[in-house]
Amino acid sequence: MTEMTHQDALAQIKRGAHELLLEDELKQRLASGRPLRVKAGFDPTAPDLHLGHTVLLNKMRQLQDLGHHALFLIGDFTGMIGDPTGKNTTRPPLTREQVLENAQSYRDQVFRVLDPDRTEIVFNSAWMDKFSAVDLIKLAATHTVAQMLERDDFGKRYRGNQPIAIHEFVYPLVQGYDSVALKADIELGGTDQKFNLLMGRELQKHYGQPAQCVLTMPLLEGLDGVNKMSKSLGNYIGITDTPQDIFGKLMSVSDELMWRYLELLSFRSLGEIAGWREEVAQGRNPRDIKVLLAQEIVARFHSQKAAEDALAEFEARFRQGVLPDDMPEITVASTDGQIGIAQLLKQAGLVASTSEALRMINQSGVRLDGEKVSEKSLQIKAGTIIVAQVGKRKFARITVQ
RNA sequence: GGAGGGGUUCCCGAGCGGUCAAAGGGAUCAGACUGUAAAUCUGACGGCUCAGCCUUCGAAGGUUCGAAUCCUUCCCCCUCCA
Repeated sequence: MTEMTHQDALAQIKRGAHELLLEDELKQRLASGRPLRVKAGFDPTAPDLHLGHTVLLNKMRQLQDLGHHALFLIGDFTGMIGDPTGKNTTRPPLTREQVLENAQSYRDQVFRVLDPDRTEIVFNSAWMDKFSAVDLIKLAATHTVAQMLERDDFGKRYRGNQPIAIHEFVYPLVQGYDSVALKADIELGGTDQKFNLLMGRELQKHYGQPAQCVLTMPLLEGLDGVNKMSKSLGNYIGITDTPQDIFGKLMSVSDELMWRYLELLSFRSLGEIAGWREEVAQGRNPRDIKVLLAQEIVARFHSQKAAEDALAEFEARFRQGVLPDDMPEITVASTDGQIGIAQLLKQAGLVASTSEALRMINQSGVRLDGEKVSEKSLQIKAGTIIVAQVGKRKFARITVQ
């Protein structure tokens, strides 16, 4: 490769990234011409990938396309230690079977983005299970509590009188050691991972290896536009979501967040996106841009046709108020030849409880065959087939038996 | 080991013997307005056979006509001292 192409590669790698440490070191490694070992770690518990994960995966894919080797690390050992980031310190350990099952689920999903031929899936239990107590203590001895407290969330919790369990300190150490075991050239992670990624550098030096480069990617905000996208917060778009869901969720994103999504998720050139920004400033409806984004993402995870269909259905449903074509078909059982409206909605899964059903009726959020329901004691006869709707988004075609 | 402060509904956080299913904020949901956007406004926000009833305030007992509020024991967290 010529010097010029290394420059191009570097520019591509840096696109959208939050921070690259140390750039000069990466240049040198790129100049060596050999495929770099690109590490990224994933939790073994959450195999449902969402668009937030794809920010990182897209970057990995990009590196693969530049000829590098991806090490997709599943932190099954670290996963068994527990959650390092706070809330659920008492997460039940996963069994070997569950871990393997999740790993399979990762494979199924991750290769929608990554190139299988340049990906190696590894588990950190492979080397950590062989670690003795002495090894672990030696590892722990490489750092001090003060150094640990430099990590932002540890520091915050410490100052805020929040508990920090000892084993949580082990987590970054093990994650860092993974880089030693894998001889990683570069590790990718979210900006929140910076501390752990740098730990990898420190430990590699300690174990006599060249220190890996660190590339942090911005965290993608979830649908609420505030918190990072995560399954537990319910503000995510899963890459296995239906085309309709992906499309609808993207359309519901705020205008401001839309630009962020374009920046981090779209493969369109930065110039093109800047052009759209200009057009919107001149009065173009941001909705149109959002449609383009939604179509691109649906097409990426499903197909071009799915993207077109999703748009068509979206327009029919929300512009013209047409009921969706495909909605869950549900059968509920009646008693004495009829069923109360609240029970009906509950059994159909449209509401969580009968209390909620009654609330929704009070708030005129319930429709049967398009007719608003205002009578809480309404009874539906057995044999009826009816389309029930709660709010704008929940539908079911219900057969009363 | 010693001293002190805490554990309240999804989250934060009031309450400190009855009027408490529990203030206020956030999140969420519904309605209005829209571009199913955001913002804003209105309302809801434990469950049920729903104008009533049942279960909640770390856990288990107890005092009382009555407890989230008082007592006992236990579990957990934080701070300071050692």
